[in-house]
Amino acid sequence: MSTDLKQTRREQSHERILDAAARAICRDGYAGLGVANVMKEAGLTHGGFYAHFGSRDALLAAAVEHAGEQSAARMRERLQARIAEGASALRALIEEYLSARHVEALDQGCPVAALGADLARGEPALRQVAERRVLHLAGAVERTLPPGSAAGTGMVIASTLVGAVQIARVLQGEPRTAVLRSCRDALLAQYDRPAKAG
Amino acid sequence: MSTDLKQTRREQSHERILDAAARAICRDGYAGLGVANVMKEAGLTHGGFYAHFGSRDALLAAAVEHAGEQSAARMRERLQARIAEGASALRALIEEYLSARHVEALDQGCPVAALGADLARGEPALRQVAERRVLHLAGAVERTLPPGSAAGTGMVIASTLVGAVQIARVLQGEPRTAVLRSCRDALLAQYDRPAKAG
DNA sequence: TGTACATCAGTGAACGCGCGTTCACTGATGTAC
DNA sequence: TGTACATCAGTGAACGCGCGTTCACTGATGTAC
Repeated sequence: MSTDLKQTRREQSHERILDAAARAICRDGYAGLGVANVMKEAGLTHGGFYAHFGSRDALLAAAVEHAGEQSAARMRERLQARIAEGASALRALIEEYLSARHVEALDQGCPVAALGADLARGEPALRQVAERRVLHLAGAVERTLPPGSAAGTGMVIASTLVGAVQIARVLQGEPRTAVLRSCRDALLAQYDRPAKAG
Repeated sequence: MSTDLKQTRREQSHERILDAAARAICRDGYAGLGVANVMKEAGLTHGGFYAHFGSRDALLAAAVEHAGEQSAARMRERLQARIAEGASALRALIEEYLSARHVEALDQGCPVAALGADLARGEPALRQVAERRVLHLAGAVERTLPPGSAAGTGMVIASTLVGAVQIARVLQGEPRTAVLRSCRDALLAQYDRPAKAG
């Protein structure tokens, strides 16, 4: 039952295309995603693309979705590792999202941070997917908060995380690490108090 | 002396092109800026473009710079108005940056929020301009902080502002205003304490 | 003030490249007997 | 197990459009006398 392990050749190709597109879109943005390049990265030739997706726009939407799911899955794994080492869920999330690894591995990171302002552009179908990813991110943050946190706190932290990663990516060297450190410290001090009195 | 008020026809055209490009780049992102469109918006035909800029890339860099300066100037004016009404500089900045007006007027807003992740992409010359705009934004925030604020606080607040505006632009209706409200309240509560004890 | 000429700014047609999309064809996979 | 055939997935050449860029030309601005 569950998900079929035995994929047809077609299904394998489809997944390779999606994987390549998700990486490309996070690395280069909407504009940097080319059908021919993605197909090449998936080990195929461009002609076969339209047997898998109706158009480049359809691929864009699917790629954002896929990138979001993959990034979320990777993040979950890493959080579990940190939590197993004793960190709170919130601390684990903040430290991992603002890690040098996340900032550097553009193509494997969170698509909300990687696409940023572009998420508010494009076809309605694309914007709808983008909206889902933003809500998903905020929801994931929300779930790490202690009960009784103010409504909207998930969004506030998500905003800081997304903005910080983008700004860090613009900067380099010490300024980059400084931004990440400052944001991490500020968020932890503010939201990760180990049982707030008051 | 000062800046010449009497501009040649050429200088007037140059400025119209820059204005149009700054609006276009904030509205549509790097990818959405087309030479022909910008020239048309400036009331010219596309052929004349290369008498003003060496290439589309050169225009991109100049447009980011110009958008940043214009946005900063507009922001300064509005802050002064709010401050005259009794708000602290920091409160004025936070409320203005997270205002519905700023979120809606994409093409007249802060290019750091409007371009987001794209600021970390492109030619070195373009990235250099982008870096300057990010540092400028953080510096502007920093200057509104009370003396003695922790180092890096300007960057933390800037990150939250940028991320919040981007996320708000992805959302619509109530969720959009909710994000803005939550971020505004959180930042004010944390950083605008009217003379912090302790 | 007026005329002749040089320079400057902008026009619009044309070029070339990249890229999304289409399509006739090929080679591989799987099914029938 | 082996052969014949149908279907499926992918190939690669070709098309067309958009867009950055070039360039010969035109009309406007400004200067000399």
